[in-house]
Amino acid sequence: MKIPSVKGTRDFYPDVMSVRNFIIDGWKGASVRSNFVEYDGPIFEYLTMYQQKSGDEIASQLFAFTDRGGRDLAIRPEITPTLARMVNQRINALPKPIKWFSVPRLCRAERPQKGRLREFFQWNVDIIGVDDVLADAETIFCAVDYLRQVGLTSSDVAVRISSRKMLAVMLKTLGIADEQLNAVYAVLDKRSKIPAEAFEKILAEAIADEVVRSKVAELMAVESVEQLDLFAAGNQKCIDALDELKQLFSCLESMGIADYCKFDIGIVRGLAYYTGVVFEIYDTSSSLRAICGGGRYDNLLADFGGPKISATGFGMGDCVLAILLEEKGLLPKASGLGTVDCYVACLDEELRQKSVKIAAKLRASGICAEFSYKSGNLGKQLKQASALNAKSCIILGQEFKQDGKVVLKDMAEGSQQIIAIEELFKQMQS
RNA sequence: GUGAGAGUAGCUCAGCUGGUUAGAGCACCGGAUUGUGGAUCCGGGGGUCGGGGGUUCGAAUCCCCUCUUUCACCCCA
Repeated sequence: MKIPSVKGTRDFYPDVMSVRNFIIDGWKGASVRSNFVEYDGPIFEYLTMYQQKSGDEIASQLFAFTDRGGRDLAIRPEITPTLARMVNQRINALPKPIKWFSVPRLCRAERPQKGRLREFFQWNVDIIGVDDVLADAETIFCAVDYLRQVGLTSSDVAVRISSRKMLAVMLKTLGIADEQLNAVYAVLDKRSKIPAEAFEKILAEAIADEVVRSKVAELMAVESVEQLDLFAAGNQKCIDALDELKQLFSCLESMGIADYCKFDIGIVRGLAYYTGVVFEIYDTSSSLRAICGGGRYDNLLADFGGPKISATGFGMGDCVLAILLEEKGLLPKASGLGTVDCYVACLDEELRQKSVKIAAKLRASGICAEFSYKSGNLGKQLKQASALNAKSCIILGQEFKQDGKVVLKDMAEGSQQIIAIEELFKQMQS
């Protein structure tokens, strides 16, 4: 019976696997450059860990199961709760700031579509214990540093940044009540994603008062931090919140990534736990969903039973990123081949064990060596060496039987020399 | 969860309004070629036409169900 692969999953054949590794190696490299250290947690956790943060709605998008001891568990749909749990458990022992990253494999039971699968990898970078926009800036830097390193320029991608704190203060100043905030956020988050008329309609549903509504609409039309000064005028809370945002942009400037970053008051982010800076990274040309999203979440550790410690970070998934890199031609050619330094061919059956022995000896000294499973027909073996993209080829024939010499062939040049095998080992080791 | 399109060899696809044994290119394997590779030529293996049911003398083709996939909506931690 043929068993198909499961909906929304991918098979990583060697050529595809090399792309996955390319992406993940890049992520890890960028993390390490900014001195983040790697952690990981279990692939499943208690179901309630995800429910308490995100509500029951989210539970339907989880892969949940009950184990034999009756525990309700779920495969992790994100790693932030695990991070919060791990950090809380050792909060007193961990030196601050905590700068951690991870590349977890995550599962969400959503309907697959472009840039979204049921199983994927997500780069997570977080700084815990720093209540300063410099930390927000550093996580953004880390993301941009990766994107830049992989070849995406500021005309390919843009970081759109806003602040929940600033937005909250401004909205309250304009007459929005505390308990209305989350509903208004949800509407504002849609602003750039739906047509203007549709936006006005749902905004009208969320804010009944026409005067307040027009002021909010005016606020949302703001295109720069400077324009916000008008709204903040005279209100100290607003001025403070704005200062923080200005400070953030000044950090980004110092970090040399200002050209990638722009203020966008429409960036709100779906869920409630963000408390300060929020940002999303988009590709500027096509209309893919966000490549990356993150922000400050100062209450999360406390929500998970720990002390109140500030935190900020982001997640970047592999699916949208891979589509973008593919579109831009920034993925390496996927061959699915290894990197053979030396292919050992032999011309007659008596020499086969010798060829295996030589290959094994090369391998033992750190050289990637391959041998032929068949003796004879040299043309065929060279063909195989070519197909494997071997850099060089050792040929065992008469001269080896007579006085221990082999032909060493450079596969790119086509040139070859006769050399004593012992001499060859010496050369290869140096 | 809702809606729409698609599914023929490992991949990209052809296959007319239903009609013999379902084809091509690429890939793979073998041979030409038992001491010189990437080329060329020749040959070969591979398919219950996604699966199940129905209509029909006859189904890859028409109908229904289901699975997968693509795209959009919901959601997006």
